[in-house]
Amino acid sequence: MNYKKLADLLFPDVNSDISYYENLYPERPNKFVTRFAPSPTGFLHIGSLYTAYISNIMAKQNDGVMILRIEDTDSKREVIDASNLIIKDLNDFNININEGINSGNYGPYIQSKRVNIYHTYVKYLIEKGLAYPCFLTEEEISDIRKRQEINKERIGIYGEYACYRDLSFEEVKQKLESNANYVIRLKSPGNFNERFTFEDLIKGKIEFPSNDLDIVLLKSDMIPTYHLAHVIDDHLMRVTHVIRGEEWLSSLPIHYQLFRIFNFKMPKYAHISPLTKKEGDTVRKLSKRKDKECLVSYYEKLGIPDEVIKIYFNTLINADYESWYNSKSDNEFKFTFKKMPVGGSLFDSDKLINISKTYFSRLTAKELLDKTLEYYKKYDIDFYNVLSTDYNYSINILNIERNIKKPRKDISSYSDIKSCFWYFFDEYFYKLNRWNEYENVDNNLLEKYMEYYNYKDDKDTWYTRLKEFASENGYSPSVKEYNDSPDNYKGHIGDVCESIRIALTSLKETPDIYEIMQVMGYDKVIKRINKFVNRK
RNA sequence: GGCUCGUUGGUGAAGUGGUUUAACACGCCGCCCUCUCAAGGCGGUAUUCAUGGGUUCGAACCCCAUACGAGUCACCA
Repeated sequence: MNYKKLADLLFPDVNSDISYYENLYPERPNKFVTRFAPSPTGFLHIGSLYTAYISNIMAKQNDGVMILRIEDTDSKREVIDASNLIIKDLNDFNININEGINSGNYGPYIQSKRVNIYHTYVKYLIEKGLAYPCFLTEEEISDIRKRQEINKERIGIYGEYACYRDLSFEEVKQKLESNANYVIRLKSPGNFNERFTFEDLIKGKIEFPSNDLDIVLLKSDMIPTYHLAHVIDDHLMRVTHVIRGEEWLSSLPIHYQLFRIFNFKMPKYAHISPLTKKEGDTVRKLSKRKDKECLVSYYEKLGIPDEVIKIYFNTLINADYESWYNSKSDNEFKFTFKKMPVGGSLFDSDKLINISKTYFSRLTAKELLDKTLEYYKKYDIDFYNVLSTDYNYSINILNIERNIKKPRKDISSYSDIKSCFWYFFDEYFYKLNRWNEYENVDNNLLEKYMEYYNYKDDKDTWYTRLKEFASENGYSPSVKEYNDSPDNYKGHIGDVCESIRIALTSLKETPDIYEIMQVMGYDKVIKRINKFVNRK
């Protein structure tokens, strides 16, 4: 068989040879080159983002290069403009790309623009007798599959099933002239009974049987499959570290074989275990279809900052990150592949919320307000208007129990700001308040309190005087005392506070009532109590 | 069914042969502080690392088997 003649028959337009590309894309000085290679099929999945984020961390940490490559070889699934959406999501998440689409000397970075490269390499393989056109139809393949299932054989095109391996030049020519559909398959030199070991950066040593499947290299539209594109692109882009999802691990024997056949240097691989979710008793990968929390935009709408998701990711990536984070150490945290989880990582929203609370509690009021305004401008313009009317008032609200050693941790998202502080604003307070839910508040007591209240008292004075006020009106100044002899009192200091709290906020649970009054100011306090006392 | 990986509490996990009567964090429970809530403090939450065998003076850690779970087996990536 004259493979050269066959190669020319199949690829008459390919004139350059592989050494042209080898020289075009020389080896790099960088020791760490990685890439994120999504296919443009819609919004970014949180799992993809997770992988991209890890690649980015490792690239930054090693002074490396991060490439963005768009894998648009599946024309059936492609979504228009999806690559722009991906870039937007990556930007929002602060993942910086050093090379891709608009920059870099190792492009093009869009696979659909690289077909001439793939064809050159496939032509080379055909010349070497390591690839061949295969005329199996879809029906024939599915018949083979059925037969293999019945006979309990391995599934796939190999051995006797690879029936077009050794067609003569004339037979191929004849098929071509009759316009038969075909794909280009690898003529796999592997033997399933031979094994090889491979070292994954995360999972360690793994043993595999060699690949003997004649996998498809070029589909019938002569567009490459992932396997071919991965090997050629990552070689020519001189990628040193392939960081990708674990779902690729099982096709590693194919990639390993392809690298050997082409005589390319193997990159290092890190296979990231998937983010999973528990549903009832079963654990499964987060799925785009079923899980709303799988979309990056879900968290944005909820008001969970990207920063928080990153911190949560960090704790999943290397479990010791959390104690570093909590210790507020100044040293930079060093991520390693070795410490990444080998099994799946369960995505725990309780934990996410907790991290979010800690994150929010560490912000200054100004930082918080600025970010909060940004959020409401987009998702609730009414509240945005209210919140931005008096900037200082809003700052003071957010400052309640914030500038202390152990700040409050009751906010886990921007949306909590509204549900925690709406009552500070008359626009909401007089519309939404729940005064009439509380029947047995002592009106008489509140009326007297309006006279008694002194805005200028500091906190200690205020509390001391409040105790006196309680005593004068038949309330115990101490809860303990009240509990010892409840019959002697109308209630205790707590009840007094509660009455004030209800009048001012219409809620039973709020932050410190003294601070609330300080922020509201004398007029607002008196006006609210007054309105409360005179409610119908 | 084949191939690969995994299995430590309610959850995420640390730990790779003796300092482990299993770290840390989340959750949960109790107590304390306290005007409520949040936070904080203190304590309780695995007599034991899927199960069974083996190696060893000694095993969560090494080996084998079993069970269960996950991933994968396309002209998708």
